[in-house]
Amino acid sequence: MTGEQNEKPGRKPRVRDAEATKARILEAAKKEFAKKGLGGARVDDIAEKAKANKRMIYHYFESKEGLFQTILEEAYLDIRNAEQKLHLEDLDPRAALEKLVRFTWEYYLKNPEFLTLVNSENLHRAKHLKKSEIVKASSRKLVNMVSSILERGVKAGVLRDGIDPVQLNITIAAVGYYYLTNRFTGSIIYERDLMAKDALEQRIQFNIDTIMRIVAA
Amino acid sequence: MTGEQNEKPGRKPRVRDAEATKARILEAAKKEFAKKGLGGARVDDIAEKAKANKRMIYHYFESKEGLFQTILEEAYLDIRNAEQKLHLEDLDPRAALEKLVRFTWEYYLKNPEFLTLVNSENLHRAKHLKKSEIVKASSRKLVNMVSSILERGVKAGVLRDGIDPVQLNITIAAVGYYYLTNRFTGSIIYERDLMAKDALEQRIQFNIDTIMRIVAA
DNA sequence: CAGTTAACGCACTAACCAGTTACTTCTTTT
DNA sequence: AAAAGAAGTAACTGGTTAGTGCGTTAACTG
Repeated sequence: MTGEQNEKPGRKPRVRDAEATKARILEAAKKEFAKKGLGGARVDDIAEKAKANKRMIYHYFESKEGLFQTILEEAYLDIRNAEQKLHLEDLDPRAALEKLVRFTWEYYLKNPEFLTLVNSENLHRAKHLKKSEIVKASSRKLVNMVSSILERGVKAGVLRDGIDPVQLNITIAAVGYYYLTNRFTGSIIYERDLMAKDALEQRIQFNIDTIMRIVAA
Repeated sequence: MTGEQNEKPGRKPRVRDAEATKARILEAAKKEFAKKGLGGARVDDIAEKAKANKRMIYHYFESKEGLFQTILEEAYLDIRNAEQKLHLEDLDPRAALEKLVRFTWEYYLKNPEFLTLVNSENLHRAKHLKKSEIVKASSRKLVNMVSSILERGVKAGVLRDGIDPVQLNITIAAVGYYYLTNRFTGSIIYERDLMAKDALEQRIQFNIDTIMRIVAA
């Protein structure tokens, strides 16, 4: 009566764990949406891979689209958060930009789901992302960061003036994103394995060089 | 046999016209696949919009995937063919590259289906494109063209040496492709209408500038 | 013009799929 | 210890979807 049901105090052998189940669903759904897209993913498959009952998905996320929206928002917040952790404001302007180019490339490389999720969201004309104010806010921070790097660089005379930070941001993403999201068709079109170790190294060098040439004073 | 069956020579009032039906199916399917992706497109919808019977799709293209493969191949051949018609070999190296950057941008802008079809194909790990030898051959021509432009430019002293034509090609595509395929999420993230007339003009200028800086001697 | 071929269409099916109903089991609260 | 509520499950539903069987009709051939 006083607690002798549980012989090992301090341990919680909970069979039921809402947070853990939720996390398993999110993880499984991210992989599934990334692999098949929003339309191609199957709720039953997600439930199975999450080792959760399908009913739980509807319990926690209301609908398939609700689940997708949650995952998409988390994905954006994750990359924006990782960018903030680079502390680019502490580096000199040129080094800061190089670090951002390298980070963006490596993030896409390590998190290819991000690319597919964004593609899927654009196929749906960004209807889910539209609703997210927090993603907008965290993106604004990134643009401001690049903006201030450019300003510092111009003042120090190491970067040229008149560059639109949004265009630069888009281009930094573009040169990595395109290469990686189209790695399958690209490997056929260009008749070389774009994902081979030396091909990847060659590409990141080319991208850093490209961005540096854009901003050079 | 003498031609008197048809009172109006040069006109074919055929009720049954295999070629026309096939063409209508292809056109409708391209739009549908572009809008919904391979997984999201519905064969019934394609048939309806093509004003053809669903049975005809299976008669001409065997399966939904067979239809997709035909459309994808046609799409690639169309852009590769249009590129050849630019006759870049007749222009001086710098003008040739600028023309290619501008063409690529405008092609994507006028044929947004191309972007979505390629995205969809990459979601399926290029399994359909793999089978197409003719697409490989026509892509090779493009790389060779850029390669020879670079060579001419180096000889003339107007372009720098040591640029990998494949990396350049990829980058020319990337700076336009990324901007346009992600126009929906991009317009939210960057809090501006990326498809506004002046935004588009600003972007193509930025892209030309970017490519010119990459190749500058 | 009879016979053959190819274009076309109706109506069906077997599988699939997002979402739900109705229920059981576990945990916490009082 | 009993009530309350949350976590979890299985089986089902109504609608959808890729793909087909089979019959019909138009166009071409000899």
